Amino acid sequence: MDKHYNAQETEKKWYAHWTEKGYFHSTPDERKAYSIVIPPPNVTGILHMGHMLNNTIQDVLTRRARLLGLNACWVPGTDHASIATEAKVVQLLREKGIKKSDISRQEFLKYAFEWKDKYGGIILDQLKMLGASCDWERTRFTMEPKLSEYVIKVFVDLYKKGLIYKGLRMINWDPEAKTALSNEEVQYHEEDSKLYKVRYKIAGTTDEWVTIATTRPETILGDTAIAVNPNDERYSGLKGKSVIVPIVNRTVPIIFDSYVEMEFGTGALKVTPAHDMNDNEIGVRHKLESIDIFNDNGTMSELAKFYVGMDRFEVRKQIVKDLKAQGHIVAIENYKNKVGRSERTGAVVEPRLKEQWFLKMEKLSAMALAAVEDGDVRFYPDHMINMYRNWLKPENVRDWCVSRQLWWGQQIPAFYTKDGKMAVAETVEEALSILNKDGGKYTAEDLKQDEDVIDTWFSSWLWPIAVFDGFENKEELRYYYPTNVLVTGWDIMFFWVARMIMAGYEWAPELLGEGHEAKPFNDVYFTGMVRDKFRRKMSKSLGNSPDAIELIQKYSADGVRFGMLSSAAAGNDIVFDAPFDDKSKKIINESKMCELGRNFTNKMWNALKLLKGWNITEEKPSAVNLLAMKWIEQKLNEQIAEANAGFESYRLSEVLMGLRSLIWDDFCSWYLEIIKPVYGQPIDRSTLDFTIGIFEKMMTLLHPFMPFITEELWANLRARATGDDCVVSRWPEAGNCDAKFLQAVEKMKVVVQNIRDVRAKNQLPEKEQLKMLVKDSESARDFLTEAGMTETIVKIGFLESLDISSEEADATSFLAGTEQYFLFFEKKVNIAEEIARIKKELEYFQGFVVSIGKKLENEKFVQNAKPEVVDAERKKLADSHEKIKLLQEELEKCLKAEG
RNA sequence: GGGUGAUUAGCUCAGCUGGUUCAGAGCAUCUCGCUUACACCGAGAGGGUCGGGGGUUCGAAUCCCUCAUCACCCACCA
Repeated sequence: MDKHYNAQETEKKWYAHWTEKGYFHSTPDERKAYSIVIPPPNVTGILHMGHMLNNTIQDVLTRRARLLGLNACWVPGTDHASIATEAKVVQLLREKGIKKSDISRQEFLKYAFEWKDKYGGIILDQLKMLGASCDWERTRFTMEPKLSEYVIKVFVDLYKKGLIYKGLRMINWDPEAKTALSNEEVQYHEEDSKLYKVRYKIAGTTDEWVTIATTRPETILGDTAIAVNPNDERYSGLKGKSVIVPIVNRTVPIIFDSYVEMEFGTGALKVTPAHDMNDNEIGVRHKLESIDIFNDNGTMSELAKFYVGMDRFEVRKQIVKDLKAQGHIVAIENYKNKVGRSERTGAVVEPRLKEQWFLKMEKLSAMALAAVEDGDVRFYPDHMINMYRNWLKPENVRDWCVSRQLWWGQQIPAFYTKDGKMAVAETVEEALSILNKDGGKYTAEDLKQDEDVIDTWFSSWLWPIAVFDGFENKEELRYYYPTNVLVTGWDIMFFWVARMIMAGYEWAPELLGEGHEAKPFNDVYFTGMVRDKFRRKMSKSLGNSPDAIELIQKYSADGVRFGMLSSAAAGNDIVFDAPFDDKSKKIINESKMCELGRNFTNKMWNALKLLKGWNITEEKPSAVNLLAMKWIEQKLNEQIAEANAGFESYRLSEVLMGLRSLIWDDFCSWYLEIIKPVYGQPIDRSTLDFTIGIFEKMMTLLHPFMPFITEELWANLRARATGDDCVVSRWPEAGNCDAKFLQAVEKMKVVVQNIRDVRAKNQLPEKEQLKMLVKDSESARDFLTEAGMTETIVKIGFLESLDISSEEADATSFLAGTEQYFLFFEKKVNIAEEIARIKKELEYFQGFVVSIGKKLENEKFVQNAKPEVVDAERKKLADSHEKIKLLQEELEKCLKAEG
């Protein structure tokens, strides 16, 4: 066997094996289902740290479910991500010299699908490298024909229910992608800008002015009023007057609205109803005209009359010059304000009035809120409910703008006639039958379908139903739905989590009938964000995620999984520790997190190597081995119970660290050292077999976290029949453990550690055999009569002998519990140092005795505390007195020796 | 303005229902060791009055209040 574990080859080998065996494929059967649907990554995506964390967690849960004997089904897939993908395809076409505007919708979609077929699967292949045990036969895509069909079906259904409507509303416009965005797709960040104070002449005067403050002087062209607060005495004289808008020379009224804050700026506000959410509301209240001064691409429109065709940011510069020239600029101040940008393109979002399709959210969001409030759907960590509640409060819910002015997506199933009639229907035929209901004679040629597509999230919210083809296959849906858990980042709680809950409650009851759960999942596990060294969230837009594949190649998938999980408590952000180059994504320095995982695989590999190297004898196991076996089995049991409890509450990192400690510390450092035969000697068969059994169980326990190394070791532990693989092994049952026995072993460790410490301090070779005595006492006899105990200490402490002695010995001593031990060797140690050490220890125990004494003298403590706590304190006190006595004796001896 | 979370060893973080398996892990540091599983290692050591201040309690890192600092979310921002 190689000295180092070869992860690269091994991981490839086992993934192929698992796939070939079909272990990840699930079909409904008599077992209980355990299902998870993947949060579908964008087809444009490549694997980043967030995906790795999120999918590793899903894999851990899925693999454990499989080991528990459940019918585990993890459904993978990708999201068509309209804006992101369309932007990418447009860019690629541009590089080929093709403009989107020059080709037809069909041609564009052809290019887009070609692109998707070529690159859309990359991220899924990367998930395989990570070890994801998805049922790849079930891979879905949100824009595949079936899923698109469901989207249309649902759209029409909601329209018929009166929840979808078309309306002229203020929406967020992305001038780069030339599409509407939902509120959630706009991200606000503070940016440096300027606050311009501009004076407008009062109509009918020669030199009377009103000064307003604005950050967007270019929108002056669309002003249709000036507003002041009705309580503002400075402006009370302006009632009924008008002002003249500079540049355009339009006369607009001065209106009074309490929305205006007197303290801000000059207390006077220019009103541009077409280009500001709040101005629009004021405009509605005061019946103001709204003038759309922008084109779709962010240049000035004909209606602006001036600067037509110029870009809005150019206009901003130019208009300030012109205003200055005409004497309208009163002041320009530096100012920080929040600017909304498109999540996908980064373009500054322009609020505009546009005709769009909307979904009424009142009823849906109320259902979604109740589901979580009532504990029907549980959140981990549970405080996430606060964020959720805040979002879904009725006063915070706005209708969802579901139309997008793009081609990549499901086209809105609305059909228009030339004479202005409209029908919403799943097919042209259906549309015609609606339109011709009253004797009309429209034919397919008369109809024109709405140009817009439906928001991507409108397909993702059906995901948990759609991937099981729930709209037509009730059996699958009944078996797998609701899914057990959703694992996702909290950043898409509103985009996606809330909406899936809405969709679940809206359609699952219709599809499954009463008596079946409506919720799409029982639990939601929110992962934290993965942050870089500077605490920035790792994201596509920042481009600050290291190359995931490079990480896997460097540390192995198991190593990376370990690294991610070991520091990821539910909901907590994790800081990725390896610095890497922002541009190349190459890792500059080591990731300690992942290194720890890689080292762990190597440790286990070598443990196996040790077992493999032993010769076997048919002799009976020694007392030492019997004790060790009894102990490791109980430690294993203890850990199984803890792992089970940890999984129950999604404390995955704790489970993993517990297993690591069991394997590395208990199994390798203690157990194997105890049973290890002296060089050249064989091991007895029953101990070896037992050890292999324990190793096997540990591999099953660790398998969900580190699937590859565990499978490899599993295969090498003993000869296997086909199909006897770790991935489909059985999760072990937790047996009993004897607390008193475990404590005795802990004491044994303390004794051994003391022996080692004495050796280290006296520069004694580790294996030089020493004589040791223990002072006779009831507890010493009790401790050492445990079968095999004395022999074990002798063996791993490298002692010549260990005997109970009724007499004080003149030798180096230490305490373990209340027993005093004496080690015999030629002393080189400095007596003064020894005295200092003893004094320090004495001081500690004396202080300890005082504090416990106080506690026990306190009647309230004795009365109120649980009896076992009080007993424990008494025991502590007695032990401490005993220790003090022993230490004092030792001290005296030293002092005497010193002379 | 409303809300959430964090603050524990030099660093990154665990610590669930208050009480010796409660002051922990890993890394880093120091000392010793290339001992025939493993230097991707082993043995040992040092290091924290658990952000400050109050309170509840017999008992608080853990519960309550308050202050401070940091992060984030929502709303507002002319």
